[in-house]
Amino acid sequence: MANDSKKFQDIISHCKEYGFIFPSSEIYDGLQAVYDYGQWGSELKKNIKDYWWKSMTQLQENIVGIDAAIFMHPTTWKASGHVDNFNDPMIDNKDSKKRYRVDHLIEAHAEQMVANNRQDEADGLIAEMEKLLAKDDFPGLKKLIETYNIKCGISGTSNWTDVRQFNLMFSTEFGSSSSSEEGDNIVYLRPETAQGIFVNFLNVQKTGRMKIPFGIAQIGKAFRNEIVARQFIFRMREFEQMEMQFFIRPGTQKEWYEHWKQERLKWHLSLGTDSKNYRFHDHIKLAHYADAACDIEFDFPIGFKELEGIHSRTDFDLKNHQEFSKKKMQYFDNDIDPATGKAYGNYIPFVIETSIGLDRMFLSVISNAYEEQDLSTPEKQDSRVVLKLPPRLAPIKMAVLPLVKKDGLPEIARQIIDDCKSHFHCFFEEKDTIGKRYRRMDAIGTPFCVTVDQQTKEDSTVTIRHRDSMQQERIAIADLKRIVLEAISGTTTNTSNFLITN
RNA sequence: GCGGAAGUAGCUCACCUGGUAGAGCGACAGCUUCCCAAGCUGUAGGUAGCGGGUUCGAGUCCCGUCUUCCGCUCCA
Repeated sequence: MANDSKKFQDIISHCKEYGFIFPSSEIYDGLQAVYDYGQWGSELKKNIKDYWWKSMTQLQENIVGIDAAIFMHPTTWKASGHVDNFNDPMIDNKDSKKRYRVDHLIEAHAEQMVANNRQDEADGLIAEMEKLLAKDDFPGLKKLIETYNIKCGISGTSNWTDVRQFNLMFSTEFGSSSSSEEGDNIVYLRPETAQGIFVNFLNVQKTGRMKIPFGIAQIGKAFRNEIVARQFIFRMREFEQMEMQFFIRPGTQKEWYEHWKQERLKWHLSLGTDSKNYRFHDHIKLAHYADAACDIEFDFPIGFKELEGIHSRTDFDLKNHQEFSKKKMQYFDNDIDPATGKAYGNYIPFVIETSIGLDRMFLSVISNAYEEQDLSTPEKQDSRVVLKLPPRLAPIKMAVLPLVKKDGLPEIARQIIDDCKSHFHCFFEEKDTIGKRYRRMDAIGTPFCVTVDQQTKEDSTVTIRHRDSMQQERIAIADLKRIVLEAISGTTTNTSNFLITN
């Protein structure tokens, strides 16, 4: 499937044509890397969310959910490291078109000088650079690059653009009146939801009487200014994360990291997707907060890409919040340590994070479900586009179709819907030939089409058509609800009811 | 950010070397139809991305701008 760009384009078109995903503000030519979910897309997205939420909270004895605000105190992002790490000044070489982080460029030059026995000069350069970086003096940095005649490794020229700051965090003004102190009332739109969990760690632990190990789950929007963002909903400026931070005893991070790696993979597989579409990718170069990290990658039409991250975040976040807030972020553990015979006592918990992009999950689900089928026979050319969505995720579970729109058939169909609609999403359609209606339902992934015909009036049976096989069977109306409910609750696929006991 | 290509009805596209916009599918209304799209009739829908220029006249030529796609780059 790798790099099947035609298929990717087809999926994007299909998403738009059938009301799953529209470019944002399309009537104004759109807004780059921002998308809206339409009538069926929002249903599918919500079903994914519900499935995750249920798996991570209801089915886990020691995980609870929260819903933290998008706005957070600005110091949050200093403590988390995002202010420093998301603000790298960059510079482009106009000839090679190569972009460099300014600090990397200068450091590389300094290393070169050291190699040429000019240690003192190199030290001076670095010192000067750090002074300028601390002041955010971009013209000064450019001048420094020119003064030292630093050249691009590829073009060999020093034809540089201005130094520019790439703000990966969105900021906005807080409060209705502008402050006299510049920057005083700037708040960021959170670039990850995790910090909302960390700052509430003690609130939840105390009010929920949570004992370590325990987890806090959250679904919410996050915002990042991407430099290049042209990959449909794979990389968006406004996106939604489903994260869970699992708080554990220091020293146990390795086993819990392994545990959540396996648990999360199981969750993906529980939706019936072939395991060959998934693989783990271990991070060699670790982020500033992690002592182990991997991604679950999915084989998207654009190739294997990151779908979910599992990170062992150590005590980095809680420790920093403790330092910046001057509030204790510790847990008192009464359990007896078998090694010492004494209670574990006070400590800052370590954290294992599972973080999945909801929009990426949506893309993985829909690209896995999308299928163009050639149904031609020697007599007749025929084809269909079908979304083989897991029934539990499908926007509509059951369409009820009167074979003809007369003789009381529509009325019977309405009755069936009235009986079922409080249990799952139903859809009524009497227009066009039955075949067209089936195909329209295939295109949005409806797993069941129920057809009311003349026989229904005689014996209260209907035909039920299975989306994937297109096979039909005749069943009693009285059995309908149960059959559909069984299919969408997926008794055979629910493998994630794993209770954590230790 | 750079290079290339493209923007005409909801979708796919046509209009050749400038002369006041067209098809198929789709949608809607009706008819027909007892089970898998391309039966019948009718209706709606486009100031040709936007702005400017050349011209008697521009979708068609020129410039600008925006957007999208492909490649590179970047990021993770």
